[in-house]
Parts: sequence; C-alpha cells; structure tokens
Amino acid sequence: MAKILIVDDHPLVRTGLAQLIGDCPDLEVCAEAGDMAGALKIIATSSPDLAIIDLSLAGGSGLDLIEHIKSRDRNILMLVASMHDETLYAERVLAAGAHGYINKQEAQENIIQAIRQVLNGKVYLSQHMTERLLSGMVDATGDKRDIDSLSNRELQVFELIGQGTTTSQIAEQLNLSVKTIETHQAHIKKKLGLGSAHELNQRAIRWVMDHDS
Amino acid sequence: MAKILIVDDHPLVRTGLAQLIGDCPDLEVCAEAGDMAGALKIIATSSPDLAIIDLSLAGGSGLDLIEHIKSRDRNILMLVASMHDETLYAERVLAAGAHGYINKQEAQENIIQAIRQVLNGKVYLSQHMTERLLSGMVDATGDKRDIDSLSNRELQVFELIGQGTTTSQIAEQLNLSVKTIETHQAHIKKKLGLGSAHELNQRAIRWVMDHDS
DNA sequence: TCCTGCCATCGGGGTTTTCCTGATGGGCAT
DNA sequence: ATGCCCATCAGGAAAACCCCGATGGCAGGA
Repeated sequence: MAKILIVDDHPLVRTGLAQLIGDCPDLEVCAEAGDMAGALKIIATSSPDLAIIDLSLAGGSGLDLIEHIKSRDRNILMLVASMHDETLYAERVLAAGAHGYINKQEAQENIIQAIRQVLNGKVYLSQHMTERLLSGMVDATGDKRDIDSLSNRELQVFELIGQGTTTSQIAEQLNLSVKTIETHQAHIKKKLGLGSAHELNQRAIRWVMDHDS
Repeated sequence: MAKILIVDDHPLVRTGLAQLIGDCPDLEVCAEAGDMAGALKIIATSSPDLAIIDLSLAGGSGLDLIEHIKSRDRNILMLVASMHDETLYAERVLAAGAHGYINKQEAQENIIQAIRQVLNGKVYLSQHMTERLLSGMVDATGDKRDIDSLSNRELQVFELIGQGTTTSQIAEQLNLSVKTIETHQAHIKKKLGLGSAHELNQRAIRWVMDHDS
C-alpha cells in the first residue's frame, strides 16, 4: 500500500485527487498540504512514498519544494501535476529531482498510470514531451541541453530574440545575412530541443525576463 | 434539492466539486461537462438550477458559454469558478450574465456558501472584490487600463498568445478563421500600442506570467 | 598528419505567417 | 438613421520559417 502526499493549493483539486487515489486499492492518501510549509512539516513527521506536487503554490514555487524535499529525503518520489504547458516546465522539474510531470487536464486513468509508473521507479512524461526530450538528446554527448551549450554567436542571437528583435533586425544589427541568422536560430532550436520558431520565441523571452531584470 | 451542472475541463476539479456538493443534503450534481458543446447539450435535455462554469474551457471560453446559456434559458443561474485573478474577470463575467465569481483556491466552505448564495438569488463575490467594486476606485496600474480596453474576444486571444499558442492553433481552438484571429491581433496591437507580433508576444507572455500564476 | 567535429557564414526554393487594406453584418447609443 | 464598436472573413504582398544544402576556419584526437 503506497502512501501518497498531495500538495496543491486548490482544495478542489486535492479533493479530486484524493477521491481518485482512494478508489485504487493499492494506493492511499496519507496527507494533504496546501503550501510548502505544510508539506515540509508533514514530511518531517510522516514519510510518504510519493508526493504529488502542484507547480503553482502560494508561498514559494513548486520547484523550490522539490529541491527542498530532494535535499532532505532522497527516498520520496515526486510527481508534478500542473495545469501549465509542460514544454515550459518539464525539464526544470526533472532537473530539480522530480520523477514525472503530468498535466491536470489529462484523463483520470492517465493520472493513475503516472502515479503507478513513478512508484515503480520509472519517469513519467507525456508521449509528446518524451519524444521532444529524446530528439533533443540525440546529439548531446552527456551535456544537458541548456543555454550553456549555445555558442557565443548563438547566445547573442538568442538574447536578441528574447528582447523582441526581428530576424532581419538582428541581421542588420550584426551586419550579417538573414540566412545566417536563420541558421543560428535553427541550431539554437536543435540544442534546446525546440520544435518551432514560436517556441524559440517563448523560450528566449522567458529567459531574458528571468536573467535580465 | 437544487440540481447543479458542473462545467470544467479538468476532470480532477469536476471530481472535487462533485464530492463537495454531494456531501450537502440540499444539493445534487445532475451532470458534468468538459467543454462548451457538452454543456449546451446537457442543458438542452436536462434543466439544472445552477451551472458552475470554469472560465478556461477548451473549444471556446467560459464567457462564450455564459452568453449562450443566457440567450437560451434565462432561468439557469450561473456561478463562475476560476483560478484566474478575479479583478480581471469578475466584472466581465457579471456583465455577461453570471451571478457570481469564486476563486478555486477558496476554502470549500466558501464555495458551498457561494453556491447557496447564488441559488438564493443573490450575487456572490469575494469580500475583497466586493470592496473593490463598491469603493469604485479600482487602482488601475498603467498596463491594466490598456488591457481593460480590450473586448472579450480580444482578451481571450491575448491570453492564448501569452500561453504560447500559435495563431493557427488559436483559430483551430476557437473554431474561427485564421484571418479573424489576425484581425483580433491587429486590434490588440493597436490598442496596446504595439508594433509587431514579437512585441505582442512579449507583452502577452509578461502579462500571463504576472497574472496567471 | 589527416580526420572529425564544431563554428560561423551564406544560398535556393518552397511553405507558412505576418501585415495591410479592405468588407460584411450585428448591436447599441445618441 | 447614423455613427461606433464588435466579430467575422478575404486577397495579396512582404516577411519569416524550414529543409535542403555549401564554404572556410579552427581545434583536438587516431
């Protein structure tokens, strides 16, 4: 009987999850928490096998909580359940020590499947996300796909994209051909595991917001 | 015994709400729906007293659904349950014909209280929001005033852009022509004083990051 | 040394998106 | 009734995107 802790700041979602898990004979909800402090307190006393964690918590992000739990007790498995687009968070979540990422919009069977899969020591991601991560991993010789893997020129282009600069504007600003900028963009997309220019835009804008202001 | 319809695209939330309502002897869940089409179909056959509606539905926004229901059957009460910032939507939602707005983060007692209050013919808003509306002076930060000038449709498109949705994806999701979405984008850019799709992207992403999580 | 890999630069050509200029009809207010 | 905003859509040109390449330089290993 696996003991599960639910961490989510939406009471409704906690209830829904508890109901869903309670219907499985091999799973049991041992506790619920609505914020990071509550979750850590529970973990200190009880010892769940798995924690289901929402990313958007009041009083600290879910990523913080994952890192806290990771540094305190490496035996607790963690599955992130979020309503946000997984392509934005799945990587960070796994890097922080979680064992899976599932969208709350998923059907209930998939959520149960994700829980079981993580309890069995595997990593759970959606089909779409798995393919994306693996395809980006193909030519990465050990290094995680990260901003650090970008070359100087690529990083420069990446930052300009994040500042809202157009492809042609970048070309003009750097005295280069538009074609060259397009090539750089293609390389950046490959290194970061991005699928389209639109995703590249998103990623660059967010990165600049995090590291620039 | 009041009959309640739940409309939410998150199965977990539907389960949570159903559980919560089922515990009240005077309330009863008569049906659930995950999207707008399903909700309208149910309303055509059954006749609930109250519909609890999530704002972020797949295949059309909750605002659309409210207006559809309003134009079809004025006897159905509507309570909006959302996880988004109420200061942005409460007014629009009430204007569209709903009778209340509650945040999903609220404690379960408050949700039940909201349901009962709406069933009694009153309008439910949080204490905080009520004060804001009554005091009249909603301290509009600069960007909020601009955002307020957007029409419902434009705001919907703006949010989707901020979530990283492509123009064609938005068109598909809303069952509209790409041309229509382009026009909405042009209007948004004009109203917000933005020059290019890049800037629109940036602004929308920033806004979503500030107001959505 | 020669080979391999990465980097930075560019092109051709087809597909997709953006952007400008329209139009239509429905509401709503003066 | 006349304007104004809203929501919907089209045509066409310009830009960006994307899949194929290519060249030369430079660094590190077989």
